[in-house]
Formats: sequence, C-alpha cells, structure tokens
Amino acid sequence: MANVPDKLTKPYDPAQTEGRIYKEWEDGNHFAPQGKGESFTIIMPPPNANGDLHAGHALFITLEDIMTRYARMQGKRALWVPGADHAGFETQIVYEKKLEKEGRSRFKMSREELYQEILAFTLENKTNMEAQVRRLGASCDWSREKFTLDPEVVAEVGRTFKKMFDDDLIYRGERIVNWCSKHGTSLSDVETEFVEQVDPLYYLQYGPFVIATTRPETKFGDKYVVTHPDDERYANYTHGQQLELEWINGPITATVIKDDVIDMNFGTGVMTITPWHDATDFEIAKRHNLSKEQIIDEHGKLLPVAGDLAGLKIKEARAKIMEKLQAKGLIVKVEDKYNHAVKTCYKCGTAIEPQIRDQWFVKMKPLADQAVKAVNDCQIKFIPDNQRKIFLYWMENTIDWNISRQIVWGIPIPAKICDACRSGMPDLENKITTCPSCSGPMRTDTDTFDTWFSSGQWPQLVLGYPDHADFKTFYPTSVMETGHDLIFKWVPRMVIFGLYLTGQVPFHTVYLHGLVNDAKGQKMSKSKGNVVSPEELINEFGTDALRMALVVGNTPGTDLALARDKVKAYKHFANKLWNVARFIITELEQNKDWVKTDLTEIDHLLLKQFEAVIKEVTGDLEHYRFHLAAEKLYHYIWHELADVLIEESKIILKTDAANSRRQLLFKILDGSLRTLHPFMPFITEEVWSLLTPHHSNHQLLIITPWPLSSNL
RNA sequence: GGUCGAUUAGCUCAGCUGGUUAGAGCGCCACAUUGACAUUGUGGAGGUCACAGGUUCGAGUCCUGUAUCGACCACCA
Repeated sequence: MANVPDKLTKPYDPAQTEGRIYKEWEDGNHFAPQGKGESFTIIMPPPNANGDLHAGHALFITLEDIMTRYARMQGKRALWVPGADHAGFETQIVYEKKLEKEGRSRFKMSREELYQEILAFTLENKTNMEAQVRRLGASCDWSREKFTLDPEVVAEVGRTFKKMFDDDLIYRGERIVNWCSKHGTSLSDVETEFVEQVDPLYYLQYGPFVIATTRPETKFGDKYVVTHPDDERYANYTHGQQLELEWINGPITATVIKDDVIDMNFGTGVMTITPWHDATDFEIAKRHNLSKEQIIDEHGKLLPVAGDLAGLKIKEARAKIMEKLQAKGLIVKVEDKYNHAVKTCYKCGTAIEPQIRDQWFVKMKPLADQAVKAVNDCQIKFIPDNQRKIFLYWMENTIDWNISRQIVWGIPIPAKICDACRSGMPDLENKITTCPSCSGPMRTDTDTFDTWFSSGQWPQLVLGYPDHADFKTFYPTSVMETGHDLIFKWVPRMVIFGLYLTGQVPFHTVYLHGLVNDAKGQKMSKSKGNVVSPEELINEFGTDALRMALVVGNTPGTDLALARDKVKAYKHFANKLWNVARFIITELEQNKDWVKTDLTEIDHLLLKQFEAVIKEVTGDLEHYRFHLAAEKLYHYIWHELADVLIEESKIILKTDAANSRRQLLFKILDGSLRTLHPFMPFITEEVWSLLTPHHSNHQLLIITPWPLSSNL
C-alpha cells in the first residue's frame, strides 16, 4: 500500500474537505463565466440578508448549482449571480421585535436613525447568510453579487418609477388599502391572510330594516342602506330614497341604495356600508358616488365621529357600543357562532382594518396583457407546465397594485406630494418645491416602495440594465428557479417589468420547486418545532449528502418531505463512492506499470452500457429531471459499478484481462465523477484530485468537460 | 364558492412521450466477514397502482364521473 495516497487510507470526512475545496474553486475564480461560448444565466433569488438559511434555501441553491455546474461543464459561459435581499417589511418586523425586547419603539425614533440601525443589523447578518450559501457549495459569481439596496439599484428603481409615471402606468390615487394598525402600514393583497374565525353576528334595527353585521363598532357613520334591486321584500324602497331613523348616537338621515353586489340570502339581505373601512363598501360608494367618512384612525382607534367613544380601541369599543344599542332597543338578535374568514396581517395576525389612503398605484391591466401574450406565445416555458395556468389565471385577474409602504426600511419613493391638492409626482433630483397645479408647497414622500416593486426588476438590476456589458451579454437569462409560492408574488412581476423595460422576457424558463416539509410532510414552522436547519444536517452528514437528499425523488412543483434518514442514506452513498475510488485508485497505484490496451469485448460492452447511462442522465438534465438523473447515477454507481463490476474485477484483475479491466474501471470512475459532480460537487472534486496523477488533464473537475462517449 | 394538484409496498415518494413478471430510499426478516466499504454484501417478505365506467391489441400511465386529502385564490356584510 506504499503508493496509495494517504487520504485514501482514511474514511471520507466532509468537514475536512468541503471548506478547503470551496476555497480552491473560489480562489481560482472558477465561478466567473469563461470563454465566448453560448451564455447560460441564472439570477439567484436573493435570500433575506437578515437571517439563517432554511431548508428551502438549501433546495433552491442545490438546484441552481446543479444547473450552473452542468452548463459550465458543457463549456457554456455559465453565470449564476448571487444576491441579498433587504426584505423590507420582513426585516423591519424582525428589527421591531428586537427593539421591543429592548423596550424601544420605532415610532419613537427618527426615520434616519431607524434606517441606519437596520442597515447595520442587516449588513452584519448578510455575511452570515453568504457564508451559509458558500457552505452549500454554490458556484455563484460573488464578484457580481448585488444587494437590493445598493445605490445603483436604488437609482435605477427610481428611474423606472419615473418612466412608468411618464407613461401613465403609475398614478396616485385614493384607494382602499389593507391597513395593519400594528405595523402602521398598508399591505398588498399577497401580504394578507384569511383566517377562519367564529364571531357573533349581530342583527340590528336600522329604521325599518334589520341589518346583519359582525362589526357593530364601525357602524357609527353608516348612512347608506343597501339592498339588491331584485329583492321583492324591499321593493317598496327605491334607490335614493331618504329615511329618518334613530341610530347609535341619535337621529340620522339614511339613503337607500340598490346594488346587485348584495347577496339576498345573507342575513336579511340588507346591509349598511362603511366605505372608508371595507373594500366592498368602498366599491359600492364609488359606483354610486356616495360620501365616505373615516371612523377609525391609523392606530385602530375610534375618531370623534364615535362621540363619547372616541379614542377607544376597536376591541374595547365593541362592548360599549352593544350597551348603547341595547339601551336604545336596537338589537334584534345575536347569532353566536357565525363562521367567517377575516383578513389579517400575514406577519402579526392583526385584523386588517381597511383604510382609504392616497397611495401610488401601478396600472396592471396593460402590463399584465403583455405578460399573458408573451406566455401564450411560448416565450416562457414553465416547469412543471401546470404552473403556466396558474400564472395566466393570476395575470388575467389583476387589480391595480399598491406600491406604497409606510415603512422606513426600503427604497424611498423619489416623489413629491402636495397636501393641498393631493397630487404627487416623481422627483428624482429632489428639485421640485412648489406644486405645478396649485402652487402649494410640496413635501417629500416619506413612503417606501413595496419590496416586489424593486425585486420585480431584479433580473435587469442585477445585470446592470441598461448599459452594463453584463446586461448585453447575459440578458435575457436562461432560467428563473424559485419556489412555487412565488408564481404569483414574484414571477409575474418580473415578466411584466422585463417586458416593459427591455421588450424581452427576463427568462426563457421558469422552474418552480415545492416546499421542503418535515419527514412527515408537515410544513416546517417555528411554533411546531419541526424546523430542520440545513446547517445541522451539513454538520452531521455533509453538504453532498444533503444535496442528494434534496434532489432525489423531488419532482418540480411538488412538496418534499425531508427526513434525516434520507440525508443519512446519501452520506452512506458518499462513503460508497469513496470506497469505490479507494479500490480503483489503489489498484492503479499498485500496478503503476500497467499498459493501456484495447478493451476486451466484454469490457467494451460494459463501457457502452455506462455510456448509455450518461446519455440518459444528460437527457434528464436537459429536461430538468434532476430527480431522475441523480437517482440513475446513484443506482449505477452503487449497484452496477460497486456491486457488480468491482466484485467481478477482484477475479478478473488476476487474469490476462487485467489491463483492459483497469482501463474500464478508470474510465467509468472518471465519467461517474464528472456526471455526479453537479449533484455532489465536493466529494467528486476530492476524488478527482486523487485520480489526477492518472490523467493527462490536470485541471479541477469543476471546469472539466461534461462526459460524452468521445471524451471518456 | 373558484382554481390547481394529489391518491402506487409499513413510511416518504419515483414511474418522462401508454408496451414484457410495477420501482427507489428508509423500515422489516434470514443469512454472510471474499483485495474498497458494517456508513457493508447476498437473498427475502410486502402492492386488486383510491373507486366506477370508457378509449385501446394493450393503461399505474389517456378520457369521464365519484370519494377523500392538500395547496392556493375569493368583496358574502
């Protein structure tokens, strides 16, 4: 055993290997695109800079790395650009919790102070996040990394805002927004969640009508009563008819409205409306040009319209209102257990209190139409294909997009607002001081952009649209790989911005992976305590094992159950590969004088069989069937190469056919390492280095050509 | 209420364009220490591919319906 490399006398140890090899790749600048070949580009969905990577990150990094490494080995100019997301609302919430623990509040800090604190916090965490991406073996080009708050990003996002305003695609408008009174900001629809809730349903006497409501505390200002035009029960009342009636705080004049949005079968078929605090009511008021009054302020407290209850929080007010109604004999009945869905803030669970606010909106219809057209023209391929339907459904049912957020941690909207005439306009150079329409003073908009407004432009921003050479070389990108939960949050916005800004789709293929769940298929969550951290799994089993566990058996778009035992199984596989290498390399080292001969007929056939496997695996990779490719390699290496070929070689290597067999084993190990490299980059690179003395080519595996029958 | 998907071995899931006795991992049972590997090897048990129809020479694979589960969407106060 004198000539056997020292490493091969010991078991494979990922902890001793992976960090060293990653450094070798990175120091050798092997992640940067090389050559002048066909370009292949993936833009990494930027992980949140504020925390640790979770299993979902591990999955997408593995998938994107497989694609990138495969493309690189094929000789393409492969570029995978990493990023870090400031994750506006998300991060601010994390930071607010931190402040809360310290007994502080963001509402007591200056904007600038808060921004700087969160920036420091984020940049500190960013390094941590990047280190975790590296540990997963990501062969992304760090020299091109972008942070979502980089100055050039912020500037370009501002220019897009102005361009869209000039093109009449952005307007400032009074609209009902989802308002979270805890966070003091509006939210987009995708940032809210419906929660099933059981509440009492109150039946109240409203003049001659009985109305049903779950929210009596909003009813102070209600002076319109709405019925369905076809409802015969109320045929005696006509649209626009006025009625005098006794209400919570005394007599009021109510107006009858007929609108077919009313469900005749719900409650009594009559409702009163609160346009300021309900989306449906707002639409009714808009249709009939009704007046609107604010009842609840932005902190969730009642305004003076509530009379002696003004200043009370909604929850406290309800009981008192019921007392008042009771005293006036206006409560007809109360149904105790009414089951309904309540819109809540997806972060804090606070019930959304819709509010009317002046905000910036993007007109979605014309933009969405373009996106639909591009997809129908097959300019974008979806994997799996059914996601295409979901995309189209989403794009065909758009509503205007509220891009204003009342949070500090984000890209400031470069605009000026005139409070006098409530107009607003972009002001990239911060020059406008007086309102062009009413000559009033203009103030700087204090709102920030919705995160998706900037991340929707990510493929362009990352590549330095419009002038940078990278943009010219690598745009449109090849694949966008992301979670299927982002098929409507993120993907459509990227398509829209891509088409709008560049006239081209931002990527030709969208690959959507599923969620990574726990071993039982349950969603991982901190409250359930079933969160599996990739970091721990790597420490225990190695990155390569984790990567295989994430890929094998995982079809695109489908959720994955990640069991510890599965990762363990692929650690065993790594061990198997190591021992295969140990056997073969030892054999070669001990017979250094072996001469290359023609393969025997049998060995030739065996090589052909191996080539057939490579061909299949190549086909699977071409069609994004990573799960099949990985499984086939696993199966071949373990049950063909190890179990059959090596076993029988123990005899054959003592016969005349030894040299042919040595050559066969060498070629198969060589090809196996190359095909397996995208999946298990570390161990394959390590074994490759041990095989190097037997090679004519001494370069690292990461930049070695993909095996074909011609180069085996 | 709507959309999409799932239903295959004890568990978690593959099965790509329909084609011989339905596969993997883990688990289970019985043996085994031979030039790498016990993080192992050999062999084995275990499935009416949810149900009912249909298309076809042939269906787990295509079509229709039913049931159950799941995810997502939705202005029923």
